[in-house]
Amino acid sequence: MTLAQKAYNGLRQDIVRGAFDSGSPLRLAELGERYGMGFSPLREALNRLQAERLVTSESLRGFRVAPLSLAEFEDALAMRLMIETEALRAAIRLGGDDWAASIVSTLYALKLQADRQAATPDISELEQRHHAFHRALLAGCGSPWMLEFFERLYTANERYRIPALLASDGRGGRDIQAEHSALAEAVLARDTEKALALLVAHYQRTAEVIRGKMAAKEKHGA
Amino acid sequence: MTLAQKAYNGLRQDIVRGAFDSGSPLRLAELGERYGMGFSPLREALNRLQAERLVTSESLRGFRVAPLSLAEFEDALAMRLMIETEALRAAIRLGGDDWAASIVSTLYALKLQADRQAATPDISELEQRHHAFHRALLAGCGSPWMLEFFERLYTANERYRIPALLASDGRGGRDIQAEHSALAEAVLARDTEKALALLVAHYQRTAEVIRGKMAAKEKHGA
DNA sequence: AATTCCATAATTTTCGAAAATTCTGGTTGT
DNA sequence: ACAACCAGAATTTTCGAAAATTATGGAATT
Repeated sequence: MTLAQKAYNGLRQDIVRGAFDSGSPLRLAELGERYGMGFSPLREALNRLQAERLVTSESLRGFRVAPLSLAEFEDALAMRLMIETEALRAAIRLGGDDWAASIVSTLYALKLQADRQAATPDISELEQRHHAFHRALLAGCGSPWMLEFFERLYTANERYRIPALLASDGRGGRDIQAEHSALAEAVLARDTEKALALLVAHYQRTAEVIRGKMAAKEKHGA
Repeated sequence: MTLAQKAYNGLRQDIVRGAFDSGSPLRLAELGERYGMGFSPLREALNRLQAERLVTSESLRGFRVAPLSLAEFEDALAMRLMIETEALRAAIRLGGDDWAASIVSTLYALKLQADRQAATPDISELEQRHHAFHRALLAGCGSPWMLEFFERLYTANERYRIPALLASDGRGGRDIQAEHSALAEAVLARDTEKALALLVAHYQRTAEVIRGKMAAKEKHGA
């Protein structure tokens, strides 16, 4: 793996996890120190992240972490529901055995990690498997562009969800694994309407938690 | 403007206009010659274009022009219809006077350029104004993510449309300006259903031309 | 006190060369 | 004939320094 790829992965993860403050400048000297490399690979990574809307840049003034806002969260959520309901509908219609099997396997892997979370709170591994499960649900839709947009919106959402997750002590009375299982079951049974309803409910519930966190933070910050 | 920005603009335009063969390697030495700059700004531009799916890259094997295919064209078209009908519906519902005024002005500017096309066939200026008009139609939708996806899909489509446009001598019995005018009129009258129907028809007609060109080329290439 | 100006510092951007890796064509060995 | 191997060439990737630009803080001016 090249240094530019390491820089991309590291920066991406650190931005999504909230390691940098939203809107803060990303100075090359600091990043070079942090990731142990020169400017070239860092600038390449930053340019990619800029195209993905995770960082902003202004000519000759360098790069900044893209700002977070409640408005953007709501926008990304609405687009997610639009894209993902359409993708899930198509996947249920078109998906073959490989698609169905990968839903089963990613759900199982997610459950394994979720069960061991209490002991070893490895947020990174849990998050990867969560992403993989949701990707698997939609992968059968047959549209590369739809999946591309799913990835973008999933990442955009992660920036709001992960900090809320880390800040919350418990899981707020939710059995998220049960939600995932029910969703997978409906999808595998090709019950389109039920699956869509469960997907929307799943996201709306998470959104409610995040809205609460953001309202609390805005009051605190102001 | 920095060299990296010039490189980005130049590469983007050259790729969209078909100046490079689809799938062909983009060697840094050649690009440095072509655009008159060193490797650094070129690599930054290429990384951005990679994130936008206009170029592909493989570790230590450099960059290539992203391949074209009929399947990708159809996928991008379907997504465009989905995103743009939703965006236009929202814009008609939410758009204010500024939005409406910019539709009028971009349509007028497009018409001026279209009228002088016969004399000075400046495809670049015409294309810019065409893009600006379609952007103006949707700009009132209030969703940055929807507009972001519009831009991506517009560009993806351009790679198929521009070569077809350049290859065709006439405009194939279509009065494209009339289509634009009718579309703008319906939008400004806030006649949602009529506007959506005209938008879809506009794209489907263009798609038909492009499908013809691609079928001809595939037969020729095979 | 407020503003403009300037020198200095900090930072981004770009280059040119070095390092690392892949590609190519010919040679050797079977 | 054919595959494996190797040296040399071509190419990508990275670094370190130079060039260009912006930011900072204090002195001079109104």
